[in-house]
Amino acid sequence: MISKTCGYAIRGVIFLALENNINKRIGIQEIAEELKVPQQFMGKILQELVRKDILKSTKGPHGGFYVNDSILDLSLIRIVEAIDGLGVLKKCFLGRDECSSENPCPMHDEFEVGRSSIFETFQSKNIRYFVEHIEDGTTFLAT
Amino acid sequence: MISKTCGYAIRGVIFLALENNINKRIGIQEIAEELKVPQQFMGKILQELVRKDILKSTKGPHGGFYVNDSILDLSLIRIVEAIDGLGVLKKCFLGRDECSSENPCPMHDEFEVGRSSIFETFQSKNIRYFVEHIEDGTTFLAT
DNA sequence: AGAATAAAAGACCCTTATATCTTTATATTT
DNA sequence: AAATATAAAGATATAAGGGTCTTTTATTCT
Repeated sequence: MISKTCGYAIRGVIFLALENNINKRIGIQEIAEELKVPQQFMGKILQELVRKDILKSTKGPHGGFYVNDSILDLSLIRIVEAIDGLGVLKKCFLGRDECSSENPCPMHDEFEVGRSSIFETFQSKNIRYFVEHIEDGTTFLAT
Repeated sequence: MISKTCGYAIRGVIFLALENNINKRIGIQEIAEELKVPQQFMGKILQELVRKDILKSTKGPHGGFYVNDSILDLSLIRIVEAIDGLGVLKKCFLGRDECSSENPCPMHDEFEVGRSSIFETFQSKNIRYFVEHIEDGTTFLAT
């Protein structure tokens, strides 16, 4: 389904949204330690999100990554789009190049239910939704 | 989700089941041409399925791969298990090592619907089901 | 201005997935 | 027995994903 890279990206964005404070920048070291992910690799991923205008960053002392309130309204699908591209959610399970409802593989229709449920979740759920669940203590970002 | 290799494996098994005839062996060249997949690579994959007792093969002139009628009752999940392992269907979308309903990531419950729908399809659908749909002309293995 | 700090950028490396090539073993046909 | 056809097996090649290291650039602090 989505790449590990993209999973890290989503976790990074949610983490920054949790700490959201326009005056606070969070260094890559802290982010990586909290999320238990490789620091340099996470840096690369967050840099890409900055280029895609999903995050902000500043260099120098007290620099780091940050977001503004609008991040809470961001749909998860935007992050998937930025990192993996939307194709990742549409690929044929059997590896056929052309696979669609007009020219379906044997599994196409069967898997359409699950696939579209997953797509719908990426599309309809925003960062706010996940932030609230983490603040509850019912779900977890790290480990 | 499942690997391209596993998709090829499923297509190979369905193809052989379509041509199922205890006296007929089908060479890897024909299989690869019909399915439009790389011949040598498909050979490797089918060899693995022979080792896992899902297919049969014989060498020599008029040799090739074949199946017997029991293949029709085989659940797709057995092929996924043989090639990718079942873990592939259970991996955390966000890349957490430990992710379960007791220790869920923010997306865990949301995606459970789609994930279990897909798992259920792999589990409940057998080769016969797909063979019948292809014989209908409603679904396609090649391209 | 100079030193310190932190992200940005680029080069590089390791692993896995995907794919090909070559050789060997086995079965069939003549 | 020899020739032939075919899968099996092993070595190798290529590409992508995941990850690290080093240098550069921008910012802040003294």
